[in-house]
Amino acid sequence: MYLIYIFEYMENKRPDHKLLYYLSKWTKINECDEHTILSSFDTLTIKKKKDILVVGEVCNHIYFIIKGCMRSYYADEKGIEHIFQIRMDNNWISDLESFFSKKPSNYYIEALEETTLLRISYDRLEKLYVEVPALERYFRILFQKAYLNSLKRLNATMWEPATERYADMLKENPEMFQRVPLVYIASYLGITPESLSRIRRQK
Amino acid sequence: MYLIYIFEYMENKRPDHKLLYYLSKWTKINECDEHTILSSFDTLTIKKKKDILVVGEVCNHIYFIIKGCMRSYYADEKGIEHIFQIRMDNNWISDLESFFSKKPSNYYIEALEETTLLRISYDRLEKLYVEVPALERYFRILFQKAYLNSLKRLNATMWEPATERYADMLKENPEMFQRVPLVYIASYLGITPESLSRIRRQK
DNA sequence: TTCATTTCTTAACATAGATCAAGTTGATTG
DNA sequence: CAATCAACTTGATCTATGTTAAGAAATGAA
Repeated sequence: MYLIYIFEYMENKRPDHKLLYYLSKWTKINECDEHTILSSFDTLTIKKKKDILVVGEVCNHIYFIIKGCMRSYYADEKGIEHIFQIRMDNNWISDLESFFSKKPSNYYIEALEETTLLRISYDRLEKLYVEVPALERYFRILFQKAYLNSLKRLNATMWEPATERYADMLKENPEMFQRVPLVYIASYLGITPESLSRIRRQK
Repeated sequence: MYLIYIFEYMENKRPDHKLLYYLSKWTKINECDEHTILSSFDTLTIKKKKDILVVGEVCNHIYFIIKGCMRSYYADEKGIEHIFQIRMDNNWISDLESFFSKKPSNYYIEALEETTLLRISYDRLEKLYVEVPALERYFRILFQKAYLNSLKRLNATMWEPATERYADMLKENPEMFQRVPLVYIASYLGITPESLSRIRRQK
């Protein structure tokens, strides 16, 4: 059964099925639920440099990136942009704070490449949790993992020098360096582009 | 119904009921489930400076602090301790990475005061998720919030000076300064005790 | 009540990384 | 094809925080 997803995923024939494939990794979902889930999502494609969320808007959706690259960021008082996340194929992106609180967001979410996404609204997701409890399990595990990742990144930012954080990222996320400008990667690492440039020279 | 919890919570007559009170804030649980949940937890009390987890052990439980104060930390190559979390009354503590992966932990979890805890094992929790789906919802929301908090702390660590992080913490967590030595608070803020001391003098 | 230990502070010096300012390279557009 | 703009690099200087070392204050134990 799941083999079909993998196959279609490889063939890229039904891009929306990638989501089911990823769900199936952590939770069991029957065929009936699959249809319920898929029908709750919309597909959209967004051009490079266009936003799916701007400051002041409530973030009403969470997005699953089928193919492409997105960043979320905010601008401080001086207008300097600070990047929160960079996400590529088969990852989720949203402003969860705004999404769950329904308050206006402090963030922008922008495409760094032409990107195809699945999206689901807050209300539709709440309904889905009730209709398909396995989905609540999936998101429990998703947030659990996201939390642990965030703690790891926090620890590295506090206690490891930027050179190491850079080296780790290069090792764990080499593709990002092919697809994302270094300015953004620097911000994601918590340093200035100048510092990143110097770190790269030394290697 | 929930009023009873609040009452008992205030009266401190049945400390284990605090957990139900906190569960009830985010999810609906019927009376039958309440018994199932409570009977899945053990109560334990641990003396100041004693560990409930040491490096190399698998963290088999997650703990809910009824009353007291715990810290989780690791020691780097130089033997310097870095604090991951400080948690007080009515919060959870564990090494989730070890807990979910069942691999040996890199952390210590130690009592900073005499502390009373509820604990549940991995296997028991997995069973509970099936028996009481509302609990899966509770933990989904718990991890969601923990993730957002962690992101906030990450952002502050990257882009705010230590003085601000200190001021924020003093405002949001004044009680911690009464109960936790400054060495630990410094580490939690990502700075040395010397720096914290300097920051405090300037105010 | 005294001694030992832990916690906290202070000062002098060192350093990673920021800031400012200027350039180079490469990509995009009219 | 030139012109503009975005991405990246480099150097000089500055600053927040770390490091080392010492001592004071507070706490706990004998």
